[in-house]
Amino acid sequence: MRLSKDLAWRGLIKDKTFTDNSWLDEPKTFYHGIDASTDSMTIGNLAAMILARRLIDGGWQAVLLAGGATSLIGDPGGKTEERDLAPREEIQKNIKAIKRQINRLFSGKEFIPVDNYDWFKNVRYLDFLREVGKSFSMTELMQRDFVVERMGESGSGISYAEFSYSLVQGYDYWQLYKMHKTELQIGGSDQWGNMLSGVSLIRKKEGKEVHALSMPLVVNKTTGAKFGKSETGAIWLDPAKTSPTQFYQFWINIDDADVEDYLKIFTLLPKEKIDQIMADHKVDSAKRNAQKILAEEVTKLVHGEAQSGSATGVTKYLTGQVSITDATDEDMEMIRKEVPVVNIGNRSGGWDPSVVGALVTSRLASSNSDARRLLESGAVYINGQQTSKDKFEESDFKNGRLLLRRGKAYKDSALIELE
RNA sequence: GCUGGGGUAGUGAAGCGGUCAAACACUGCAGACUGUAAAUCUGCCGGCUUCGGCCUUCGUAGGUUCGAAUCCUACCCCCAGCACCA
Repeated sequence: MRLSKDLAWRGLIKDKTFTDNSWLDEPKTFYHGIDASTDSMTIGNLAAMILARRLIDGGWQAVLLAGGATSLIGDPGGKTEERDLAPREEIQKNIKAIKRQINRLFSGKEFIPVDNYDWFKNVRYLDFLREVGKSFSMTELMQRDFVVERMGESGSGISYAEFSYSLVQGYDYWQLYKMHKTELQIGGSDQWGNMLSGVSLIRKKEGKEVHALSMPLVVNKTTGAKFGKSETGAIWLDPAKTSPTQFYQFWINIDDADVEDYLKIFTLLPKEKIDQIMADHKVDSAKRNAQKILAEEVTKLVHGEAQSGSATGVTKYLTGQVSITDATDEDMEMIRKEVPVVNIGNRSGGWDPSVVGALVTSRLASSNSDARRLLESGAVYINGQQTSKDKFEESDFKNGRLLLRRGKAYKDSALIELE
């Protein structure tokens, strides 16, 4: 299928400045900017990254921008409050980490990494105002949604710095156009206004028509919540923050209403394959086959073949399909890497039988109180068996180990061991 | 700079001297039912607890009071309007 048709079918095209989608079928250079205010991307960033990957696969040249300069200001898009400014050193660190993640996500693919701090650090304020500021109409800026929302009686206010964000991003596009001949910028629909800033700036400065493409924000169909938005439940791409197994489990838990959309957005599977998966899924959705394929594909994409394999492998133990008693040393190695491991003492005696303690140290519970509440509500499982007892017994351990779980979903499991 | 309004738990938002760890809504977590789904219903949602209670929170720092999220003082921050405006 042609790239333009494929993207449209996947629902990845929301707004665009070109009239005919077939413009996409002739490969050029595009750019996508990533925020660097944290040290890892989350699945919220993933949709756009995979779109970038699709363009690359379609022959496009990619320029990926880690926003060293823009993160110093803070993107007001989608935020209702002024952001706290992160210190510069921290942002430098974040950029390094994010670059590593991009590399992993695009392993084997060519792309040009850039950091807008590289050009902004030398930009002088007066020059910027003359070169860029002159090209922006205040009237137009004032009408931007994020500005309107923040001003007025019910608004929380907006600083000049955040207000200028749009110009900064526009300037990025212009620089990249000059340096790398980028003719397309992609991003989430919340970036639409900022992307247009660049398009019109380049039109004014260079007399060239470049383009922007926004993809719809991924939302949960039933709750309407923005995908990957919650702070506590953030799913990170960094395996140190969210292990591949937890990552895999997240995708396994996707509801039926969303699974088709996510297959389209987050996997590289072709249309025929996805149609087939969904047809099968409708016959017997209780098997959760679509979810399984989704989980496997996305985990593979983000963490690689090997990690995905161990995530599915570990899942077998977590679900009890294979008892941990029978786990080989090799598998135990794998399990230890993928789920939190808590050592509570040694077998011969002197071990701590507190279930509450184990829940807390494994971080399945956020505090002792939380752990007690979970126990009371029957949310705790030992080796797959629901329990309310607050002390482990000798017999709970098989070969000195047991699986502790919070809730029904297997992603919140931990391995409890005795020496 | 002036005038007015405001800063309360993850978010929105009540409370305006004691009955406030703080209504309510949303988010979140868990249970039941299911399919590791959705919907629905139920419980929880600052920390610690020998489950009797104890401790720390209502922008910050002081003060008044037997007692303060609630009153006073100073400071910081936000919003609106006015003034100023190269």
